[in-house]
Amino acid sequence: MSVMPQKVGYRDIKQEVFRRIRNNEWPPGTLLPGEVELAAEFGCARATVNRAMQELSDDGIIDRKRKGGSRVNLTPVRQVTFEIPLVRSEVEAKGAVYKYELLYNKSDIAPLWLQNQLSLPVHSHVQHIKCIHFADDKPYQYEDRWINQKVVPLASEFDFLKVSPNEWLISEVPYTNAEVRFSATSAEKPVADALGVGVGEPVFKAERITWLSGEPVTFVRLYFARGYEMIASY
Amino acid sequence: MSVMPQKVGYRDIKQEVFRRIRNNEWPPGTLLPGEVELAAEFGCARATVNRAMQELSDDGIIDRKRKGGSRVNLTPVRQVTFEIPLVRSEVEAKGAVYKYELLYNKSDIAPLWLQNQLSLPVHSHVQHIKCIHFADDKPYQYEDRWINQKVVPLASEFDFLKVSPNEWLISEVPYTNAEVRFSATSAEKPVADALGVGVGEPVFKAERITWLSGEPVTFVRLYFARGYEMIASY
DNA sequence: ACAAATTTTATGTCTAGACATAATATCATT
DNA sequence: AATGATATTATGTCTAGACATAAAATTTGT
Repeated sequence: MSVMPQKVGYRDIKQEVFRRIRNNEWPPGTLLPGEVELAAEFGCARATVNRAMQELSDDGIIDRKRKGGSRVNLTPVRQVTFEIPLVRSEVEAKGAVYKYELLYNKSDIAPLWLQNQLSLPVHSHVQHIKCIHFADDKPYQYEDRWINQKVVPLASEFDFLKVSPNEWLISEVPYTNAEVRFSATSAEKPVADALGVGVGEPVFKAERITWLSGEPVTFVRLYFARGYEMIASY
Repeated sequence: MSVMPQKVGYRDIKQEVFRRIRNNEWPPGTLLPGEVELAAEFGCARATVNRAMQELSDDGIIDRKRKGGSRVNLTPVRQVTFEIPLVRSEVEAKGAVYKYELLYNKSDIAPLWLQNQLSLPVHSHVQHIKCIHFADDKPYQYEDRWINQKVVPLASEFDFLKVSPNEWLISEVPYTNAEVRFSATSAEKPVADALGVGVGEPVFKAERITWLSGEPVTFVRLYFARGYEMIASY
């Protein structure tokens, strides 16, 4: 038997159970002892064990079923989480000075491809904005965005000279849902010019569609400068 | 006052609090009522409110501090989570037939750059493996991997002709930590040949370093075929 | 042997109350 | 005014016990 700390918290239990799993004392597929049993072993209440196991389940380490008990996941679900910061914060976090420049700002009727992307009705009004974000006066990100005026009518009036649509939208329509697609693409002329790279050079691209309770809010294409890396740990 | 369900669960509270935040009843920065107060309003125990608020905090919606109370996050921390599937699963999920081919497999001394990447001692032995993953006989992903033989000595003996290092490592060394870096790069000759694209074409690249309780396990560079997109929702 | 009804069981969730802890606010001292 | 000690407070965590619920295991009916 192992020596237990004076007071066993859910973190201790979580850690110890995880340790046994990692050390193959409880290999993948193993049916773990029930909560009551573990509570007895660790000398604590079942609720404490419950919290530990719940978190292990959230982390994708174990799989729990009512009555079925908890078992070690056969294929641990590894997942990365990326934070999606404001461009400004991202730039400033690197210790660089952030600057923003508006390139284009016009109200328009949604082109066909955008209609499809956002499931918009025909003749929908959208605000089309192009701008560029700098880090220490070097181009950092080129942004090509469409905003659905039906959901955000103020977009047509707002002056995007000082504040980027990125930041304005977050203050205007927070707590949205979104889908992001990351890919590598070769720089077309406008993108290449804006980012100061050669036409055809590889560029890291992100496309994002944003909804507010089912209604499409905005579609944006982001092109990152040469050497950009998206980093995450898990 | 609103009509409450007969039994108020933590989900109800979480949902209701979130609703008020989204509807700007509690705009960003607002100091929320304390747990005791909310418990009184919802007619439940403080622990129930606690669980709801804890989850809102985990979700990055609110910010909690002891004694300071809970307040609505000024800039909601949006985060995407990507699942990291096995290449095989990824390919098969697209309804394609998976195939794997080993290109190179040699034991070697870690080159300097790898020493640095993995913080390895000099003259470390590593297994260097190159292989390619197909979807419906079309190149899908080119893999260039180094495995630390100190942590995974069996790597030098294992026959990677049938089973990819990807799958073998997961069964051999599960529950690792990792850092991933995604970027766009232009295809060098070997990559271009393997993926069947032109030299210099943009390629989506992922680099991953994996540790097992502090010890570096493997470094891998993954190059994806033209048109690859990494998709996530949040 | 098969299907339907019943029991059993492990997890899911809630409660009321308690003590812990970090951070702020307040008060006393130099 | 700056410093240090002390009280206050909101969240963090735990407990013991309870009832809920999904799903497996068993019994019953045909």
